[in-house]
Amino acid sequence: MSVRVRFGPSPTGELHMGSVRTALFDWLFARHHGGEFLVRIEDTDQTRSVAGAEERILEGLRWMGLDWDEGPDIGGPHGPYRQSERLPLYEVAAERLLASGRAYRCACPPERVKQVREEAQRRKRPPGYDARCRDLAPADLANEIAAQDGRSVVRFRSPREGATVVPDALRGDVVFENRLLDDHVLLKEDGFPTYHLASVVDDHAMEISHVFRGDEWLSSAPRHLLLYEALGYEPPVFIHQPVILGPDKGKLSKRHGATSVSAYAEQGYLPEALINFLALLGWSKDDRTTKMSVAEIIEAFDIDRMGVTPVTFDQTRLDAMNADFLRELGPEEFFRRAAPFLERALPEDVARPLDLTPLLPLAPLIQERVKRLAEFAEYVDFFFLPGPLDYPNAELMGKGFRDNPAGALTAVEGAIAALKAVEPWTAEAIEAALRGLADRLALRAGVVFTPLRVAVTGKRIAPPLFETLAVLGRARAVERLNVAAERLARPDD
RNA sequence: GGCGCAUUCGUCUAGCGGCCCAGGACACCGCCCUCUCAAGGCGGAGAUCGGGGGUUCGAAUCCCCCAUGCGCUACCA
Repeated sequence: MSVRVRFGPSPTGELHMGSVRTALFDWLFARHHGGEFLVRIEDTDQTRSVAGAEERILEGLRWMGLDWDEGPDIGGPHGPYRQSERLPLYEVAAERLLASGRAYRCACPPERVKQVREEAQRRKRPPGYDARCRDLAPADLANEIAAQDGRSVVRFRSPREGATVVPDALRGDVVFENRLLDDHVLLKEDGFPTYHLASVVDDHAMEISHVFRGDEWLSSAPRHLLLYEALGYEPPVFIHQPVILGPDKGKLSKRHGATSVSAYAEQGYLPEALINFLALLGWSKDDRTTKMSVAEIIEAFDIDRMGVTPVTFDQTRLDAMNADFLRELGPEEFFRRAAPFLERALPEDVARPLDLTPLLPLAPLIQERVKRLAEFAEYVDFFFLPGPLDYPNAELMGKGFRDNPAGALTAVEGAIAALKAVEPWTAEAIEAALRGLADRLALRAGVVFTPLRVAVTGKRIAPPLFETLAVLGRARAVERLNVAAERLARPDD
């Protein structure tokens, strides 16, 4: 059997972490087996569809590198790939079920259904539709529908006895008592199908072999199996994935920070890191591998190594992985990816476009220090900022010269003199000169370097000092040190 | 309330009857290195496998019960 899997997002907003994890597993499975991965937009709820959401979701998938073989934008042999454009298919299926007696029309207005449900709940009875229209005589039903101005829905005639077995690839057979199933809606009043009807009809029509979905669907899986049976279709293999939880074990939500793929992209996470991280949320290669390339994951991926336990989204682990992948990039590649973040982070008055080439020697040093590309700007902004740097004077003294501006001044002035004589202007020569200065002052290198670092970069935490100075250039370095000297010489603050 | 799923270090997991007084990774702690911050090296702490019964010569692994968490119980997906 050829492998065909589908990702079926509803266009209601951003591409969420939980959804993209499902899409990733779909994609990995398809790629591993040389099958097809398709995207189908499940826009059957007119009230929830959001303009532009489809494009944002596709954009998220593209950014992740999850390419699809068939979809709403590129078409394919089983199109269209938007459920709202496939309405006739669902109608035909509903008519067939109506004709075979496996479904019936229902004239009960939503308000009545709601009342019935609430009443049942109050009496601690199983909630759900009471099947009032299920066995109405045709003439009576026609009257009821007429009384509702012709409005009606189509409901599935659920069996009242027996049990339905849902074969889940992860948990084995899960058995559901049929009498607990109510007669759910197949076709809504507006003519749109519910998820249940639409997904069964489409998965069959699109020849889907495996369905990966969140395990919130497990409870309704018997409805789907029953529909396949009623329609005479062969059901696909179902894989109900465990949910992704927030750190507090609750549903992952905005409360826990970013939840959309785009938000992670904007912070400077690498798609390959996110893929590695997400793949390990509910799947493992073996007992020790945690770092894998996308190709390696595809190679190793399969259902038999998927887990069933709900997983917690651990941001710290993602950060560690992202830092890992960031370090592996070549310096030019790192710069290329980081550049857009710099453009965004630097103030307006910095001239664009930015020229990063002078910073290249610093690349490896910064690479090993950032977890996200967005942090890049904090390390190199000193190079671009025009005019005097903005920092509190106390920073210039650091711990070594605490409350001792005179001491810090000695270091800064000594550095100015030493740097003016450095030749050639290289990190090595600068290091020799500054270490010599520390020796002459009989102070630890760290004590002497802190004022210099702050003077030159404006902050206490920065890339290594000598390389920083080398990149900045002698003139700008001395200029900034002079500014610092003036500040330290001033008696006030 | 009913039904369903789940339950191994803080987190992700390995484990599918003896190799486990439970292994790895992230996080954490300490030391080393060190111009700040990182990175790196070395070391450490951390789960009596949710609890209780069984089955077995032997159980984290099989069975039962309980507890807890989550999901479903929509003309939402």
